[in-house]
Amino acid sequence: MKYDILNTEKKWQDKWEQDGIFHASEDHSKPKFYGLVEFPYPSGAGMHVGHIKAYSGLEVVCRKRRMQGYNVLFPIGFDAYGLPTENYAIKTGIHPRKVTDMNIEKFTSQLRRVGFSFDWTRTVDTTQEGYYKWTQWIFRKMFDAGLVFRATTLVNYCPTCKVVLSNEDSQGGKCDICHSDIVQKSKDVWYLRITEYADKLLDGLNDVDYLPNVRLQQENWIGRSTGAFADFRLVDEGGNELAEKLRIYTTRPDTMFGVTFMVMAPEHPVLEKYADKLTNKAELDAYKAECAKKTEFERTQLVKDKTGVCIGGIRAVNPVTGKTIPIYISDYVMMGYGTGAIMAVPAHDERDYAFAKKFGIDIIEVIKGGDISKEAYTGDGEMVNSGFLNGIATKKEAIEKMLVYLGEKGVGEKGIQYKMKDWAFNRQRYWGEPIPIVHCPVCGDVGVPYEELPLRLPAVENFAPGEGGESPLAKIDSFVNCKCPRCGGDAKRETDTMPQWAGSSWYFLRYCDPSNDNSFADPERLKYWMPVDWYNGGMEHVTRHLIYSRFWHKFLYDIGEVPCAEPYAKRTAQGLILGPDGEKMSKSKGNVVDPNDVVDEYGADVLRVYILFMGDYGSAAPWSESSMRGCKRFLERIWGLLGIAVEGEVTPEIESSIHKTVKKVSGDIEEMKFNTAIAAMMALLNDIYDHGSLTVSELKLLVRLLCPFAPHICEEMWQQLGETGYCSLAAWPQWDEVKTVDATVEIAVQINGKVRAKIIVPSDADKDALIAAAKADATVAGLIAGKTIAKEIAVPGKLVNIAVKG
RNA sequence: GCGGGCGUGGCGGAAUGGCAGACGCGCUGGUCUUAGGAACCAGUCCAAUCGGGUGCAGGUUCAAGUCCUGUCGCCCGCACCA
Repeated sequence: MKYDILNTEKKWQDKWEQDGIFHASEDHSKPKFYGLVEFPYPSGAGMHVGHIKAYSGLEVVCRKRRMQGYNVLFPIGFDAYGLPTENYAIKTGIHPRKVTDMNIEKFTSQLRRVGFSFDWTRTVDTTQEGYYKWTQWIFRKMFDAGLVFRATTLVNYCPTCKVVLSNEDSQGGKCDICHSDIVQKSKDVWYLRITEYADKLLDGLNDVDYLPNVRLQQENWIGRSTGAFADFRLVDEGGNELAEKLRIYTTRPDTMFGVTFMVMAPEHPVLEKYADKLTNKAELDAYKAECAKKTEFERTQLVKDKTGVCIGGIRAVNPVTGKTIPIYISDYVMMGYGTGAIMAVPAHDERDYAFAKKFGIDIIEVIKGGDISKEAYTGDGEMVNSGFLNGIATKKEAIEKMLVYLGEKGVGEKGIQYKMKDWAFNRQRYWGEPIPIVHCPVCGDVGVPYEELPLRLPAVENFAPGEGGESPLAKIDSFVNCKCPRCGGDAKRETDTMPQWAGSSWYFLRYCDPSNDNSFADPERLKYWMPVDWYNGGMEHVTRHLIYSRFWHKFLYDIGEVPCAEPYAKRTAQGLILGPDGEKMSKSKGNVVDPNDVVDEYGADVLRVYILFMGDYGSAAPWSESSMRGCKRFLERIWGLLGIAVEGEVTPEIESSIHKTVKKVSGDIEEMKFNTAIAAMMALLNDIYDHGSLTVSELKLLVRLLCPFAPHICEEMWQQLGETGYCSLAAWPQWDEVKTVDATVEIAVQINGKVRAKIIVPSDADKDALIAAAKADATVAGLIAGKTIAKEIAVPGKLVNIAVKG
């Protein structure tokens, strides 16, 4: 009897959905398990096999959990606001709402064909009013809490998309969406004060189980460094002290006696403040103008000679030596980190060294150990030329002493800095959540009242942003003009929308209670389901989505809206699927594999098994259609077991093989080692065919073991074997530890590390017994005869090694 | 430059410090077929007598793909972060 893939798969998918067997309920009699995968952005291109891989890992885990008796929540939804949809709408004239609905429909049908056990009753779509009402609500709460602020600053601006981008969205100086070069532009920008949560985001990592490289990337992104702030007095040409001091940040206060000059960013406000004192203002302005032309990318990315201009008319005083030193402006110092000014210690900092060499500035060694005539020395060593620090041997101690000194003199203190910057939160775009703020000429920025949410996205004819980069919403007078919620006077609405990351910052909470209209989710339900027990997604979201959503969640925790401090107890990541050519899949390379094509030809089960079998789940692996045929054979051979299964007594060999496999597969799923789990089942299958038969009860066990991977064929076989319920809900097979241990085991006997013989011994043989058995072997006896035994090592269950001399 | 990871057959990849190459693909030979790009059976690291093999060179150990040092190559993240 041949297995009819396509009809069978459709049949079971329909039955699962009709009976709602994957619908989660708040059943307090069972332990809960919340498995979360990153919901997709429904692009017009449809899904590719990479999406399937991203969901297949937790799909197996969740299916196993259900069979283990857990109450499982495994939801899916759509992160549907975003630029590609809007750009498509601009190009085609089709409204983004319609485009989004079409794409969601396409994604849904693709996902259903793979047979994922999602709870389709809890689907969320971030662009629905019932959803973005609460996105706006959380934003308003942040506004009330003072975490939202407006500032005019230099921002990353994409001239193609005509939007302001966060640092996260413009990594490498390229727009994350269209890959154009980013330019710096002065703009009025809304920020979320994520830096306020830097410590909490960092410290919270101690309480969760994230993949080590995920954790490390988050730590690096937040980038906490401890050091010191110090104030340097400023003096003018005549030696008169100025009112303002120059504040710097340093991680090396121990080297302060080696400071021979200072550098500030070209945009530093001190230059404006004391413009009248400057003797070379024209030269400074020219340099400043030159820097403004460069993008942040050029300033930071290009390896180049240090440039700069010495400030004429103002000098600084080293607070520990009392010496007067020059100040430079240079673009190697950024306004956006620390205080925008540094103390330069050329002897012990590579950048300062390069600058000093170029400008002929003194280099004073304060730490012994290097050769400062050749290069900067950044290592540890004994302090010299450093007054009260002389003779101290370690950096740590010297820093502590200096901090005490700075404190006593009132010229500095310990300080902490972060690389992470506040989150630029507005986009001049149509297809996003309107920012619920009103600008009142009298009251200033006022939040839209909670009872007026959602602030609906109005219908628009033309979605293109204005030439000046203003939002399409700015053209709709009926939207813009409004009354101030506070004073009732004429006011104007904010016309920018939120960035794409807004909706995905809290979706995992909405899944707990997706249709609630009175709150973003019922507190009791949140208490039951949260935190997410296991979250899997791509490495590319580790520094953005994962940080942002933790930030939103922590804020909600602080205002008492969610029951736990961290949203995700565990985070893992899948590797990419590369094209058959070994390159990253992309439309332009034409190497994208469409899951629909694979399902048409091989069926969903083969697709699922192959994707999990192709390699380590966390690593990238190229697609290979011929390798997939092996998985097809595997499932066909599984199906063939129906023909050889008989009622009767189990044979010990096969029984033992099955128990070992159950143990192996159960453990491998927990470690996401799906490839070796499938390999173990393949090996078991080979054993069974070699043996020639198995019992019906053994086959039922095997079918349950395979069910999370290939559920359709397993349901069909389950039914063929006379079962009336769902295999998907049957009990996860148990193994008997005793039966995983063979009565005898083959042991390798090594002489001086080389295998010379194999012996069969009882599995529980101890070391002495092993050595005795080894020596009793004829080959071994011959090889050690007449030689001195230097050492005998026996590892039960593994091997014996006899080291001989002579 | 800094941080992290990786390097194993023709290919994807397995190996708590304990018999390297599980499992799959591909390939070779065979069976059955009008046919085979189907199915099944046998074989498949090199050399085949000792042996030699996990990028390269050392080291630790009774024992190293695994640990340590150096080196080469590749991948990812951050990038003048003071």
